[in-house]
Amino acid sequence: MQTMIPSKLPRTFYARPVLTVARELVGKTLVHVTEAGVLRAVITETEAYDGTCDKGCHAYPYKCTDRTRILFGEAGHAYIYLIYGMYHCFNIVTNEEGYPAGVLIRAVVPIGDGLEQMAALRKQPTPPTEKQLLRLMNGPGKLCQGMSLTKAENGFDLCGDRLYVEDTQLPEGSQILTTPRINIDYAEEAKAFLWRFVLCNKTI
DNA sequence: CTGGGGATCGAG
DNA sequence: TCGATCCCCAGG
Repeated sequence: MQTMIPSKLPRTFYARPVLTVARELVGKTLVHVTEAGVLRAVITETEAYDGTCDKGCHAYPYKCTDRTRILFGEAGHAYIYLIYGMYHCFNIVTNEEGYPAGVLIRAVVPIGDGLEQMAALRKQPTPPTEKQLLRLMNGPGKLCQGMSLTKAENGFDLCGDRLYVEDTQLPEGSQILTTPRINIDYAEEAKAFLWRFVLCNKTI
């Protein structure tokens, strides 16, 4: 059997409805090529945000500001913003231009040669144990620390060579759990939307 | 549980 | 211009 090399997700993947993209991103592999090495991690948790109908979204209702402008742009670009003065959140723009929506990547599990660097970025001991690996980037702020994502990467094209997602397969026997989103108490009726997707299997 | 920390954006 | 609010995390 031939060795499969995962391909980079094309723009057509991102240029679809945000719920479809959010669900299908679970199990794919986020890659950040940095000066110090290639950082790689499997996406285990996502949330959809839709500025046309969702009070949880920065761009609701079609609200275009300096910050949210990127959400109105071409699909497949990174939307990264600072939160609580100290952490960043990483999103991927979806849908067609002019339609403000994106997927928040909430959690990943690190893999590959960049493990030590990702642990160091998180100021965790190296090498990490199996259990520490699962906790290393299990939140949006921690994910940005470990994957070295800051406002410097805001607007990056995920169809470029620096930051992209590989089309990897879900692990055998895994399922995707659908739940309400986290920490959006202000979002009124949108709080109940089942727009969070979590990878579930025996080990995660 | 709480404090830290700074950008953001709408109100005034 | 000001200040309430924010898709969070580490430490106690």
